[in-house]
Amino acid sequence: MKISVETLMDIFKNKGIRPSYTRVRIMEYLAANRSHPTADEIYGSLVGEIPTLSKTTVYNSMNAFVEAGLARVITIEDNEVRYDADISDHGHFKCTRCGRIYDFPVDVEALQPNGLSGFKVSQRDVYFKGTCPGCLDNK
Amino acid sequence: MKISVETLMDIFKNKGIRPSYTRVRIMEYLAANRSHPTADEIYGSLVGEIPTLSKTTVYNSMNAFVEAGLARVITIEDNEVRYDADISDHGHFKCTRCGRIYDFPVDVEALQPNGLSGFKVSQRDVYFKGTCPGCLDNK
DNA sequence: TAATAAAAATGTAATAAATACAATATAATA
DNA sequence: TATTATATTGTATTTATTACATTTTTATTA
Repeated sequence: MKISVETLMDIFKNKGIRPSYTRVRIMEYLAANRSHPTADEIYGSLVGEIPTLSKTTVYNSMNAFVEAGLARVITIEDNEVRYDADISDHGHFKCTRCGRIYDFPVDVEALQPNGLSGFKVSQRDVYFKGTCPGCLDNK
Repeated sequence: MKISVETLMDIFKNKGIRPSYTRVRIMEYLAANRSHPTADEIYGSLVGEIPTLSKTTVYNSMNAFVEAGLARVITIEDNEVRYDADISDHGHFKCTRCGRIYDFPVDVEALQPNGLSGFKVSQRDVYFKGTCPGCLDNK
């Protein structure tokens, strides 16, 4: 999904986020690349085009996006935080062989555990792990 | 659930894990304290009774347990890895107010996403976040 | 358009979790 | 008991993330 810069500026303004050049570029990248990148990967992918980019800015921007509900954090792996611009209801599968993370549709809302009556649930994450079809083929 | 040392020794042997004193104590602690502790918390709770304990040993032991299927890793929060001796099918809820992690029953196996045909799924985690009843009361 | 104020970006330093690794200690085996 | 294999320890290292002061950019006002 390619998102236009104009739309992005409007989205940012609606959320009270200043649409600075850097932020627009980071969000653009995240919306176009659905590989669930880490902050380090975002930095590495953009620093070629934005030579003054700093890693702290990537962290700052991502925190702002997450807080505004424009992106979500994926903590499927214990040593790396990943980001996803797709905030719709879906699960994440990580292939432990190739490391790729796949989205999959899952009705998380349908999970209404009776053990949580009286709890206010505001975020739901479903993480699966295993081996993806490609890695199952070429062992 | 209090587990006897004898049972623990047998479980370890069956899994090919040497039942060293330290490992037994760590596993005992994890089985008795269902607070989903971090490696640091395990260390802090046991170093008083086992003065020679090192944090590296906690990490080593926990890795061995997880690999043997005796414990599971909880990555519900992005800055801390927690451990759970309860490997039965259940979800985890983290209260963002008090930080406590609650278990809740959820039929994770029932989640059979059709988007994952051809994938070999070996691990399923369901993480919810929000506010627990206690924190909802005293705001 | 120029001046000003507010917020963002930058870079360095600090923090903290986890791992690597060599030396020592413990457990299992002969 | 002696030997071998494995576990533990402690220090050093790595790496992700945050803190913070400075500089730059953006938005606002004159």
